[in-house]
Amino acid sequence: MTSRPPRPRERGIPEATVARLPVYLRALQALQGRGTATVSSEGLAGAAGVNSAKLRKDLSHLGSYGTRGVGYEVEYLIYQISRELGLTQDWSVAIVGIGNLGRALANYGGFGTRGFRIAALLDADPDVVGLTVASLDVRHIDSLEEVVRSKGVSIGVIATPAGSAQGVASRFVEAGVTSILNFAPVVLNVPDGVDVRKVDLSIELQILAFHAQRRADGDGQAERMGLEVT
Amino acid sequence: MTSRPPRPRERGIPEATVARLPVYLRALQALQGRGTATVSSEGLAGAAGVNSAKLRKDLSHLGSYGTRGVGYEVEYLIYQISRELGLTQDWSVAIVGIGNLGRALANYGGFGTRGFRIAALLDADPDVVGLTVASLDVRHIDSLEEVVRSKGVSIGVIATPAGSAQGVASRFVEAGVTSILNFAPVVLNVPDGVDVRKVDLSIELQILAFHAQRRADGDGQAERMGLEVT
DNA sequence: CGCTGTGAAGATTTTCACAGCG
DNA sequence: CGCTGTGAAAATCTTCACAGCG
Repeated sequence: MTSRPPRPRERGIPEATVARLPVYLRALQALQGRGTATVSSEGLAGAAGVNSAKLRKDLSHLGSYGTRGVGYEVEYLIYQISRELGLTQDWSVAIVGIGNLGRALANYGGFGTRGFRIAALLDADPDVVGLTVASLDVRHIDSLEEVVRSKGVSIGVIATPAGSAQGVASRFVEAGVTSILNFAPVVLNVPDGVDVRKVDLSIELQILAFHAQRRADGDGQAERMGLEVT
Repeated sequence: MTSRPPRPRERGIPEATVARLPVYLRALQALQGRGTATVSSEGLAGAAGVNSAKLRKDLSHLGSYGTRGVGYEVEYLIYQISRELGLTQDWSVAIVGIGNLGRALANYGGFGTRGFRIAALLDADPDVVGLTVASLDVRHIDSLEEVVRSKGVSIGVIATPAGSAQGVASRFVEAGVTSILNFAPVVLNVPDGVDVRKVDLSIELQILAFHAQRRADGDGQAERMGLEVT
């Protein structure tokens, strides 16, 4: 290896940037679908709902993939972001808890256009086990370990009631799964090295309520001072 | 200003703190359910999955509700956080898009124990309109404006396919709704003063994939340098 | 000349560490 | 003495503003 290898980056993309890359990716895919070949930071930022300085700074962490005076080549940037996010390989996902939410997740076809494959659906309810959902047989939760092993599951999705979530999480971890997406309204306890992300409806509603209340409080009274109603 | 009025706070709770208050609230409710009357910052922080310094700093923005040498009175703190979040009043919620996800949301009983009331379910599909979901009749999307007015809807939840989301959002805004929770994978365009929060499955998966890839990359190779596998 | 990439400034968030109240 | 509340330091994130490449 004499010449400069593609050296994509010197490891260390800020977390805030990582959280936005999927948004950029989706915006780029929309642009591509509309036949756009090239886009400026301004244009892409608009489509992604951020300002252009932030977009440029974010992309600068991946490398220098734009052309001055022109902008970014849509297809190339899609590839670079996908690669950075790890979407050029396939991740095997298991969903536990096949209620309405689990079904919604299972049927949610385009997981950001490729990168994820739903490998198994699991549930504890005998009435649900055996059903076919999204072309997959729902298996009993008891086979979790076996399924993780045989399907090479690397991401576990928990869509169970709150009471069962910690147990399922522990079994995932025990079975070697180190990425967990939790929809149950509980704080999961997992060892270091396991990555848990949480999606929680009622938290989001409560945050909305907070801002709504603040808007209502200050309405008309507070705009004379520079009160922000973000 | 001679006497000190109860003066709960001088407006201006950091956004990061607001986002954590619902988590504390839930942890407190769990503690209360278990009969705990008092908890230290350490104890509550553990239950909420944050460190105690952060917890104390967060609570300090609400006021001085702890007792030195003792901790926090669970019930009192629940009340204070609820009030701050605006959960002492009821917020009327309308859900648009009654697919699996919409149903899951509609049936999601305890919205953080009170504070939110699902006032209406709306859908565009004639086969879905008229169904009863979670004891509510699904109404046609055409009645959105009428429903917002008559039910006093202040929070709109969008659980439609991506293609319909912007249209629904615009109608919500037009009808006077200023808080929107969006589950559709698109960036919504709304005027200033409207608060949109987004919940997006595939973004969460992609963030997990990023970290999983990083862990895989560096496995065993990178731990000699201080590589973080957070 | 237009637009990217980026130092530097500014803002926000987290963590530290301890004074001081109960 | 234990634990809260908080200034101050450190870390992270955002925005500015412009040098300089294509």
